[in-house]
Amino acid sequence: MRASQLLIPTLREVPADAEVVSHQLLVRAGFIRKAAAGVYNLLPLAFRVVKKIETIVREEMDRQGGQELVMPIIQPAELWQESGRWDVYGPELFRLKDRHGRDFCLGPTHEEIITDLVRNEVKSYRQLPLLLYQIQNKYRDERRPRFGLLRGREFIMKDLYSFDRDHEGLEISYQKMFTAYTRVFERCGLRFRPVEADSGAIGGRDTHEFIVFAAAGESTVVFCPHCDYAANVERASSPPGQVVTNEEPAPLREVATPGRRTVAEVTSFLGMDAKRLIKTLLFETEQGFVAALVRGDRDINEVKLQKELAVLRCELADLPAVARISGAAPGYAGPVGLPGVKIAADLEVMQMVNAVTGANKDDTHFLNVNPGRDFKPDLVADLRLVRAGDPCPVCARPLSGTQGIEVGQIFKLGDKYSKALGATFLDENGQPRPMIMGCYGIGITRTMAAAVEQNHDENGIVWPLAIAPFHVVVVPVSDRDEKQMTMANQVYELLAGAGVEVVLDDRPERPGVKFKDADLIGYPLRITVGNKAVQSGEVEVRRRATGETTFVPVDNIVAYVKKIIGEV
RNA sequence: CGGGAUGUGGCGCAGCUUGGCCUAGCGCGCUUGCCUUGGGAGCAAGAGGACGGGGGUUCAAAUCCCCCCAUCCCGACCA
Repeated sequence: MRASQLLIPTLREVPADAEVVSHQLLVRAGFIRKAAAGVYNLLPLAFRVVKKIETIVREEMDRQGGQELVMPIIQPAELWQESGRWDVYGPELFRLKDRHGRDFCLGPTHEEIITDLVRNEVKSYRQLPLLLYQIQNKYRDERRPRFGLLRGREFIMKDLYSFDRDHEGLEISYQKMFTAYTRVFERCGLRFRPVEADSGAIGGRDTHEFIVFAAAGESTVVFCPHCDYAANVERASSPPGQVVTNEEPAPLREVATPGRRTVAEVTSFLGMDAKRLIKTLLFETEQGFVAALVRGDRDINEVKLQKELAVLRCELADLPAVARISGAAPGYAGPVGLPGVKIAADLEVMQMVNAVTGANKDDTHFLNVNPGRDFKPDLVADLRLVRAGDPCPVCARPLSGTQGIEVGQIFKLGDKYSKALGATFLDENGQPRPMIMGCYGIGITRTMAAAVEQNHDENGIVWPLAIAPFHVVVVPVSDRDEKQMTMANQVYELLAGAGVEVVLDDRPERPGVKFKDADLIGYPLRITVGNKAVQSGEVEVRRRATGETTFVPVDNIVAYVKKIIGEV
């Protein structure tokens, strides 16, 4: 390919509306252009990267026995109503009507469609297990699309669904996908880690996320440097620490805390540690208000709380509601004598002795509050958000924390959808049984962005070899120098003829421009043909990642390049 | 959804406070020519926008007012 004929619109300046590095660089380097918020054109370079990632994904899915198909993007509402998600999915579902007024949606995921397909076509245990997948656009009307390709409203995703006879079969399918995903991201050249995760809206039980490490990531994970444990903080369990006090419970009493509302204000006013305070947070659920209690220095994990309460909705109550329920200004709510609300306490809270809480009275707190004596929780559970430094739930050593980008997730769905949609098969005894399902997604475009997020420097993108749009760019220093152009052409033809993905930068630009663009675009190898090369017969090969340069005779260039890109 | 900000040629911006020297300016990019060629050169001549959209105020609006749209950021309450 000749650069003079390629659509690679590089920009010298950072686009004003791009915040994160991957977004900025992908726009600047001519890979993507925005069509609307969260909706992008993938230009030729980006499409090449996408195809490479897709190829890796296809190979690994197929290796595990996956069969590729294509399902509709436009999906009828009836299936979603049948699964119950038409109402549950919420505003993220792009909804539309046809000319007859019938409801449809743009598929954010395909459990309904595939379950419908399989229930109609698969009837016998002999046809199971089945692994079906597709790679196509997905649509989610995100409340806030941002970060370029990292959180778009239209994006490319691979989704695979497994159908098994039983949970043992599902376990095998799940492990296959775990292996496949690990191989996919390894082959993409990314630094990542599978972590235990929460199953969120899709439902189901066991699930892992594949997290690419990157500072801009929206996911916070903790992992143990000593054992294999790794989890999304939303999921990570947090065993209570050991009781450190042998204090005797003292009598409950009130203390005036005028104007002190926050944990910091109250504890500093009383001259004590936040660990002695019980923080009371009111949540509103479809089953009424709930007071959630954690130690003053902890945070509530709303995902855990929602799960433990077994509610669909769980939001922090607004301030007027807090005032109404506690009968005091916000900041003075406490579990003691709090009428009419359910109380959910974190495990750690139950170990506290002579704690401080709000007294449900303006400017007043209680001292010497003792859980069990002064109030009785309706629910005691692990409710707190894990932090780096907390003990590993497996080996008890301190956990490390990091940010990352979720590029894949695998779920065990069980019979959630097969039951809702009646996807059953006949077993050996002729008995109908629900298929046991799993679903497994990889964000293709997000993986591309994550790769940039993880692999760049101040000059531009540094593509991992496996997913680079091209392997090599050949840069003649002067397009007016006939000898250089001849030699550059020769090198280009040699490489192209040998199947190397190579671009000849034949644009009539000054060398600086071509070098800058080469760095920005992130070609793994740059071959420079200047006067030195013409005279010595050796061209300069420079590695984008390291800046390391080698002089290679033209006769050897194909072998040399092929060795680097690993195709020999 | 709430809050904030922005919207001026392909990109980045200035002009708006104190309407009229703006039938709009600068840098980059683009076109043509000359010149230059190892890290985004230089000179010259050009093309390209009626200022997000609509409505108002005014003798006069990119500048003031109203509505709408779009984009970006922050937040969604840790009491």
